[in-house]
Amino acid sequence: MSTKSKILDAAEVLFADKGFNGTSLREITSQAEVNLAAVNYHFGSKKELIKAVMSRYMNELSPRLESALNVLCINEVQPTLIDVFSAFLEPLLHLNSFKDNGTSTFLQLLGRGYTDSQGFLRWFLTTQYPGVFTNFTQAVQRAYPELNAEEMFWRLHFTMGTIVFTMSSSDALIDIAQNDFDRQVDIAGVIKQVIPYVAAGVAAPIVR
Amino acid sequence: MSTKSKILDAAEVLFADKGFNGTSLREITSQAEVNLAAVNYHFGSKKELIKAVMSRYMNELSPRLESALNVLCINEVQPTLIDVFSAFLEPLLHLNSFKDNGTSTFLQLLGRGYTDSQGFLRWFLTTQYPGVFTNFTQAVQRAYPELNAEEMFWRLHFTMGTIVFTMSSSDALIDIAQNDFDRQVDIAGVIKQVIPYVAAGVAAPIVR
DNA sequence: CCTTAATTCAAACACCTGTTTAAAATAGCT
DNA sequence: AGCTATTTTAAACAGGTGTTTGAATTAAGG
Repeated sequence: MSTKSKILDAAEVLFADKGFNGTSLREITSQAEVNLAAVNYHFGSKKELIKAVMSRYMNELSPRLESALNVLCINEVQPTLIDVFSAFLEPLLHLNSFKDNGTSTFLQLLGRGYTDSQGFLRWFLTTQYPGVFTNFTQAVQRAYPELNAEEMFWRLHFTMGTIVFTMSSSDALIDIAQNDFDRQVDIAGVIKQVIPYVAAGVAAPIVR
Repeated sequence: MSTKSKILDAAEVLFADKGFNGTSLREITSQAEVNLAAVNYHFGSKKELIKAVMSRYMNELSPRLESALNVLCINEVQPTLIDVFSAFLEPLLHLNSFKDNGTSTFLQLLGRGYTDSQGFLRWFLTTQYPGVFTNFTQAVQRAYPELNAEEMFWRLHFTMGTIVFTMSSSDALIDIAQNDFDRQVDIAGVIKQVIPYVAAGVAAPIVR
């Protein structure tokens, strides 16, 4: 296994767990069992390492996501919001076969990226993977045409918040749920719970 | 104005803006125009300072919030979810008269606290201010009795995520919205938009 | 006014941060 | 084999971190 991969593997779980600011290069390199200088040699800087970690997931996710949303728009002239959000399920869960706990890790990273480092990751994602966003808003537009651009803007950000935030603390929440309700829960179960919630939220009656 | 207050005032806006990990004591003390050692003299440690910043807001918010939810449960035998979430509006907006941009700052701090520092703030809030949580779940229970404990658990955390996450990046989002839609938006406007969203989310049909 | 307590201050503490360097080791290629 | 380019390594770098210290200053009370 290459040094580059070892670093990425160690970095992604530490970043997901403790945030980008909260994780030092020394933690990463000792976890990965490589030399400290290897990060700067292979990636140039910590910031570039963060981008590389996110890119590895986005490159796996974004084509599947775009195509799932495309299929939806072709097959259904007016998909329901449940359809739209359900289209995320397969691509997201596929990350689990790409990597152990991949779905959970990726969503945690996404959550970190939105709050850590003053939103530079939001900039990175929207500029590097604009297709995902336009496809998504198009699908929602089709499902709920009465929503104007501004209302959609807010509701999509509320949705983003729900997903990302829940998932960024999903490990802790799953622990609590398993103790309190004595029931096996996994990330797929949580996603299936959240779909009706966000679908109903986006579909809420318009207040003007 | 006391040194203690000057520190708290400077700390809260820096914490809200850059996170707890992302803000150094030297930034705080130079912004507050006090000596570096004053933080450890007056608060003991950085961690205690964080608690003090949060406590100042929680002590202002929590009695108003508890009473608003109590009033709701007394007056209405079965409040709507809109009623329940609307009960948050006045107490939250009151923070604006307690402090400039108080509402926004507090919600940003809440968002930081949930993701920074591995959830120690969640522990702090749930153990120090349990009344808010029990009152809230009681009100939701009344409004939507069909929801069982586990479903409620998840939907309340989704709601928490929506609110906290949106608000923690509300400044950036408000900026975008003002540019894109050429419309004046403030924190109260965002809260009014988010209420129907979360109410509909919690009220979503149950999937079993 | 003098003494005692509370506060402020500059300086240093020990440690951690991301990054760079130059030598050593390894790999690939003819 | 020998030469070259790539990679790994230990060490140092310059600067930032939270915290502590002990002397200087200010405030309070008799």
